[in-house]
Amino acid sequence: MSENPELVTFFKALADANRLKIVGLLAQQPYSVEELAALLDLKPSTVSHHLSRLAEVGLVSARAEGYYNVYRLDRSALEATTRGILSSEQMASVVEDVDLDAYDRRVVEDYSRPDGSLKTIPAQRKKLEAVLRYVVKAFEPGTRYSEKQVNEVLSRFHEDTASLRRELVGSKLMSREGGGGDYWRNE
Amino acid sequence: MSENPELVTFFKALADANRLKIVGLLAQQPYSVEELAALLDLKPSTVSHHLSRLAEVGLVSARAEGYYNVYRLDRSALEATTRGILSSEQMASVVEDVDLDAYDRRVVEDYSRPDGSLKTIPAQRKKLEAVLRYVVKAFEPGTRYSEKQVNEVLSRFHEDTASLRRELVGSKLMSREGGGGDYWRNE
DNA sequence: TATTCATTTCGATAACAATCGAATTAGATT
DNA sequence: AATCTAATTCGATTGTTATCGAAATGAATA
Repeated sequence: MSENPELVTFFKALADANRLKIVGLLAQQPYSVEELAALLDLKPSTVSHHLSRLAEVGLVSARAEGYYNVYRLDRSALEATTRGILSSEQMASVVEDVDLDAYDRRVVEDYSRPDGSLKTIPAQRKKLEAVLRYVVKAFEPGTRYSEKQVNEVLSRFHEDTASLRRELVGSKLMSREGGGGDYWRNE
Repeated sequence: MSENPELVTFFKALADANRLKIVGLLAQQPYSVEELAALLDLKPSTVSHHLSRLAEVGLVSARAEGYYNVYRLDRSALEATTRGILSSEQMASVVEDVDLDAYDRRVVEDYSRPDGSLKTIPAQRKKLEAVLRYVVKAFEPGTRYSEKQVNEVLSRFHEDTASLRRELVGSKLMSREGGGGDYWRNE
């Protein structure tokens, strides 16, 4: 429970002055639709609409009583959801359908020519790092490359292979052994 | 702090799927506007708008960093407000400008003729009680009335003074002493 | 100082939501 | 069963808000 879309609905339910007032009134005592309409100076149909939105997320519930439909606040639902907001699971579920590579792809797209080579090497850190994360994929994990082989791969992206190589190592995406030894891709 | 209108603004700030995603993303790490725009597939101007609404309620704050404006989540603001929602002060402040007599007035209005007399005595409890709360105001607190005097006052409202008298006593708005003694208004 | 780049602001548009009145439904009371 | 009464649903209207593109701003680098 407490799914992603439900969370938005929950906040939307409380994101209206009149609905907040209804919650506040029901916190004191149960009320019928007619009474709430009088207290808030709204038409019953409008109040009914508000109540159904609150009921949708379980904040209120109705009980037939004589002619009236008496609504009451469900405190436990309010507590449960407000407590859950801070939880890391909630946060994670909200973000779960966000594509975390979208930024890198956009940057690479901006800096790439149709043939896959780079127009320029980005000057700004954030964009340089995005490009580097893309470039490093050209190396097999677990394989060791000589400096000559590294340059050969990097030349597909940009003629300034020395800069690319230095930045890849500096950003910890690749490592080199000792002074003039082999290179490998990290992770 | 945590005033009534601010509470609505707070909920409105979180009552949008993309703004919730922004909060979720910033819960993991700070991001620039440009990055968020790429991740959410929105234009920077739109993201900027969302961030300003979140900043308005103190949920996020910005820090200039190189070319970028890096936003971060203010966890304490989130915690403080979500904790406060359940408090009775919050609830009370939301309702403070609601006129709690509005329902009674509307019912009395419905049942009254221009001269102040009642068209009928309401059959339904809730409305009868509203009318009784209105009628009882015709009696002075702290004064004792004979049954004859009570009937005289009540006859201004309705010819069935016996019913009105009985209901007033039954609803504890008035009391009578012993068997056939005097009446007085309670509270 | 001029330029570059991200961000913000502004104006317009389109999607959404609150509100109402009218018509319908559901449920008690007679 | 027939009649009341409150609640709900429906359609229309109005006000609000998310989104975008274009223009302005402002900070950082060259």
